[in-house]
Amino acid sequence: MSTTNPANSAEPISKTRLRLWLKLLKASGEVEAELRRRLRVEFDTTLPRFDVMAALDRAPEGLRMSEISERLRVSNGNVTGIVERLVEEGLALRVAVPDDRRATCARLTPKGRELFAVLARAHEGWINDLLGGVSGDDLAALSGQIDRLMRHMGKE
Amino acid sequence: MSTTNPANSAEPISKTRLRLWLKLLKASGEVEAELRRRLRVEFDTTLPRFDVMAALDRAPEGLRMSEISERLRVSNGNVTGIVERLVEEGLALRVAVPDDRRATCARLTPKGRELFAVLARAHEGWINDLLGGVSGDDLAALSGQIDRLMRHMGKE
DNA sequence: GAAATAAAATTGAAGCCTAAAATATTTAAG
DNA sequence: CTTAAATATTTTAGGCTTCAATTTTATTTC
Repeated sequence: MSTTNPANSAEPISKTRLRLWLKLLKASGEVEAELRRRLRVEFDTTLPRFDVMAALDRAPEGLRMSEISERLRVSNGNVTGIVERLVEEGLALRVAVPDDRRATCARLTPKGRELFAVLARAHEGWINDLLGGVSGDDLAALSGQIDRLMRHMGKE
Repeated sequence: MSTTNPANSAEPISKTRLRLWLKLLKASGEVEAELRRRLRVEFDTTLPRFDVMAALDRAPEGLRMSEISERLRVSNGNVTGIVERLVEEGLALRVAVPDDRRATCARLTPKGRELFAVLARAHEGWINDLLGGVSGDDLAALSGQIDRLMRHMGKE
């Protein structure tokens, strides 16, 4: 039965895939937009800043700029700017790397660490709200299907 | 059984929801990034331009700027710039609205319409590649779960 | 009809994002 | 040792995005 096309037997499966993709895109876009909005109005910050802080929070000794951009899958030049603004706000600082004068490490300040703890708690709560009605069974099923999708895409 | 938590019975369901969200975000981000990349290298264009062209293609008589921004759910000022660039490239043009001199309509030029036909065909093919391994059954299941998710979020 | 209000669109400021070029430093080849 | 290649990062140019302010035109109210 894996070749059936329940949505509409007259329609090519490529159209069904396209529609699924548009739906998936819309769903994740809605959640993301809501997160951005709440970060902005409740904490006057942004999702990219939050993401960088999350990465730094997991590495108490700090991360090189290129490690941040790898983990977040954004460009190097992008990270430069975001860290710059975090530093201006007193949430992060740059540390020289002893053995390699080309590199710089970014790490959270105590203030940054405190703020991130608050943000992370709020963030988890928001997600829980937004996905709130989804049961454990549905979560598992959805998760498994996304895994399969990613495997088919050759990503992990 | 809709209250079980198959991922890890010791973990609060909010963590499971958070992980699902991060996974969903990653999946849609990967697909989107790949689409952007292909639009850029194969057609020297961008996803926002594609999205605006798609909206205009469905409205042969053209759309007001604010109609575009509503349909695409982006800001008014954003649309101004994207349409501006489409006009510069000869893909769209601005038309005055007879009864309301505040408004302007944007519509595709014949060149824009031709290009969009090519882009749309390529786009559908890319999605079909990227989601290629997903069977019809899985598509339907995933689609239904996203519907439920959206309903719980109060969006449609 | 004049003044206030509302609506359509643009502009401006700020941030995010990328690819490509430039800088600085390190490592490898000879 | 000197030069060439590689690496880490920043800078630059251009586009996307939002919100808030502004401009222009319509509508409402008196």
